[in-house]
Amino acid sequence: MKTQSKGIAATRGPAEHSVRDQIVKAARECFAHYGYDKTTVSDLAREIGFSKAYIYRFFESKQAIGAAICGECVDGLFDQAREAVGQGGDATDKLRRFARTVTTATVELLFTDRKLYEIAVHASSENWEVVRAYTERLQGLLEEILKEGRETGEFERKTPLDETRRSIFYAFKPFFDPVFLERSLDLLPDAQTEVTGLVLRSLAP
Amino acid sequence: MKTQSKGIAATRGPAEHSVRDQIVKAARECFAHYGYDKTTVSDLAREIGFSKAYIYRFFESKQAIGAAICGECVDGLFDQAREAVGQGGDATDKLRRFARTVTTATVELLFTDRKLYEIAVHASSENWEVVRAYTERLQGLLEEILKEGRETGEFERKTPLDETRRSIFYAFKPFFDPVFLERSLDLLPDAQTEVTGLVLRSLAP
DNA sequence: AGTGTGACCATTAACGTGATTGGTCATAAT
DNA sequence: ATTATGACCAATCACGTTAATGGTCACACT
Repeated sequence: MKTQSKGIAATRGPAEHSVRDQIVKAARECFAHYGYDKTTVSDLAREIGFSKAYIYRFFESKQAIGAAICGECVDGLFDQAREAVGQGGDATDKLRRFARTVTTATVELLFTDRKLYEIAVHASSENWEVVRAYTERLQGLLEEILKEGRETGEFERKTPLDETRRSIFYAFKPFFDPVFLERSLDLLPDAQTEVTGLVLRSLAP
Repeated sequence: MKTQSKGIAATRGPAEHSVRDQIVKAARECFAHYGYDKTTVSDLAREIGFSKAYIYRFFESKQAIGAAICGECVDGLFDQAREAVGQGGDATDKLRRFARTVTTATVELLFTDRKLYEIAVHASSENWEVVRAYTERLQGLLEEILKEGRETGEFERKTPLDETRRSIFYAFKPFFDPVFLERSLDLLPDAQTEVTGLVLRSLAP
């Protein structure tokens, strides 16, 4: 099952339009090949055979196009996380899978699609909406795991759920956030495992 | 009590020498005023009235001078941390003080001496020896707190001490590491407090 | 209405070049 | 031996200039 993160991105003009799809497709290819910065809007226009001005009928800005592509990436990451969690057993297992999958999927993106990863870094360091939405969805998934663990008695119930969710997410930041992750690579996978252990200990009833 | 972090930094020539002190003093002032990058070695030479070549009798490189200054900064941070911990009551209190002090002291450096903070960022992102030593000393302090907590029965004793120390340090990274901290500013101080809470929960016996 | 563009503008990036920079060394005075 | 330097080099930086870029708009065609 694929996530369709309704892009509240800065688009304009008709939402369903073959030209919009062409733009996105061209952007996906060009960004992945040449990188976000080195790809110009004129490049995209040439690629799809329309004028640059026409592209701006569909996207408010180049960043909006970047956000669309970045959205696809984080959708992929989120889907992997959700799937891994779905295959987990108890809440403890799910939490382990959650943490491990988000990190490994992000690292894999870094190594297989460096150029796309750069967009994610861009987006994260400039706080693009698409990243905010991604982290919110991740936290939603985390909260589900926590709720389940609380119901089954695996996790403690005293700490407010919100606080637990946030603090765990903060603790995982060095392994989830693309900007931080690049700097944490040399610590992987041990550091991630050990922090997961710490988090699970903190959840003990 | 001040820390004298024996600089294994890339110095050369006599360790005790008035000229070395003059260089460091000039560097401290110039770096703080104009920044590390904009300060040239010739500037320092002019400042102390000697030739540039002479400076290289005492320091292997400009970076070594930067490391010396950076070392002073992190010594200051460490001293604050140690002092705060010393004033703490039980291990729980000490851990809270430890986390809070390191962060607030680093943030204060960021705001009061932006230019010096830049050196710290430089040093951290390029993994200078001086930063490695700093984090090791911080972890040493943390380990002492953990040991005390384990002895008094405040903290659990099952998890290997090394792992506990490391995982806690990882969790605090976004609030300790100057590179990360800049990106975590908008989360302060709540995130820090909540992560500390998580860490303490993980330490519950 | 919807589709499509060339001409245009302010801002930014790329470029070449000449000056600086970090760093060394042979040498000199003490 | 210690103190001290000017001359020197390769690599990098600052710089003005030029070209390209993101973005808009009036307009044309269907």
